[in-house]
Amino acid sequence: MSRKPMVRPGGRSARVQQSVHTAVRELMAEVGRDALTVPLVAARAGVTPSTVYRRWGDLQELLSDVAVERLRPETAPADLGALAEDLTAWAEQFLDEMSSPPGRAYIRDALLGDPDGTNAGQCSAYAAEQIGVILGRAAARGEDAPGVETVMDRVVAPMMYRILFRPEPLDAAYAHGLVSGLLGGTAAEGSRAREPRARVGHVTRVKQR
Amino acid sequence: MSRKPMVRPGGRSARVQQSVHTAVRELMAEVGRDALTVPLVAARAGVTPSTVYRRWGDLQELLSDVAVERLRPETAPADLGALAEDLTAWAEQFLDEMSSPPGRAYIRDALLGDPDGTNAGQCSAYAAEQIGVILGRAAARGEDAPGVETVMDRVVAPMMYRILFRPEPLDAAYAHGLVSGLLGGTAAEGSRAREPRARVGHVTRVKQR
DNA sequence: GCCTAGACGCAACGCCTTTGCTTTAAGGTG
DNA sequence: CACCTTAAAGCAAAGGCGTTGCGTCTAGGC
Repeated sequence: MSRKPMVRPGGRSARVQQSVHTAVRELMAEVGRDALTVPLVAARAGVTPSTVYRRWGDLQELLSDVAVERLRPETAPADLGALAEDLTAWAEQFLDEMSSPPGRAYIRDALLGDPDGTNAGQCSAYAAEQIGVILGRAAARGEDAPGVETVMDRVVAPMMYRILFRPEPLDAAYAHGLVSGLLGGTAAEGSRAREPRARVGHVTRVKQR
Repeated sequence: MSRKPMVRPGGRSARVQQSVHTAVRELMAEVGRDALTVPLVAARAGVTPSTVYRRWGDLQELLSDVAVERLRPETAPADLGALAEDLTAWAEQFLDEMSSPPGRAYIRDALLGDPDGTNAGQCSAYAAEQIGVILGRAAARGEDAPGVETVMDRVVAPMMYRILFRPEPLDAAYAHGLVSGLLGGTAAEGSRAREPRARVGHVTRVKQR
């Protein structure tokens, strides 16, 4: 018995995967994401629908794959010479891309068709990797830097949470506030400036049911 | 021309909505979530499938509605006499419920069938409301308390982000660490303990609050 | 160069989804 | 209280998506 014919990444399978992925991207631009169907994608890709169903199982899983591909960062984060500037610039760009309508759609798709959480984990790994580069540079400069997980909790998580759960638009100032809240000792403004403390004596109603 | 017959929340429509919702819950327990179909739910609810399609448009949107209903907190957060204890207890319970397999499924469903983000916003509003109660109590006691948005960023968002994007399980210590990282000056442990600093030798003392 | 087995093409079936029309009843009006 | 308007549900049919069994092909190992 052979030991590793588990998967066949090369040859025909690879061609099919690529042609299906490009078909999805093309059709998303042409007819819109809502009009996508598996038979439509399969026809454009030159394969039969059953092939798509067997490989991906579902339109959502296919879209999730494509979304993760689109969410992969293409370039290393800019090196501006200091941790605060690097992190701020990265966070602002990240927020700008992710909070845009297409960005939100990709995030949703990536989370949607992902039973085992592999694709979502990949997205998180992308962000962690970029942050790791920035923190590594800072450490090489001798700067005092937090850990990757801390940056994920303090910068990435709040942005993603608001993108997913809040309808309100987000601006670069929010990203800036998160970074300075984490790094800056005294310059902790941003979101906090909007609502510094709880109002004493304000009535907080909760429906008791 | 009458001015407010825009929607009819009472009467037959209300009965249909309730019977469909209960049908979803019953069938989810009986046949499992994957085996749910609109015709199946409709038959159990005693309505025709077209009714479900017209009202909800999609099985996912229906499941999203049901999920939001299940994610609504039933009781006010416990009053333990101090902000730190109240917030910690709430965060631990929140994380416990949300990170469980059914909790994750509900969150996914709520996000899934939600084109305009209304249901997701409702989930966020539930958490904000609970936190508002806790902070209101703290303010009434004269305690120094952060704002609701700050707690959302520092406690809720990291937990939800990890639930959605990370496969690893989460324990109560993580929730505790987030709260003490926000409130406690010196007792900032939890997740940070796992990865306190960046790779290169240096001191990472993250500024608290 | 042969052999094994994973992957794709083909085709048919079942059920979900959609849609136009009809019927019911909720809620306002006189 | 009877009437009227109209939103919402019932009904039924057509179209298309999703699924599956079987045959064929090719990638990779021996």
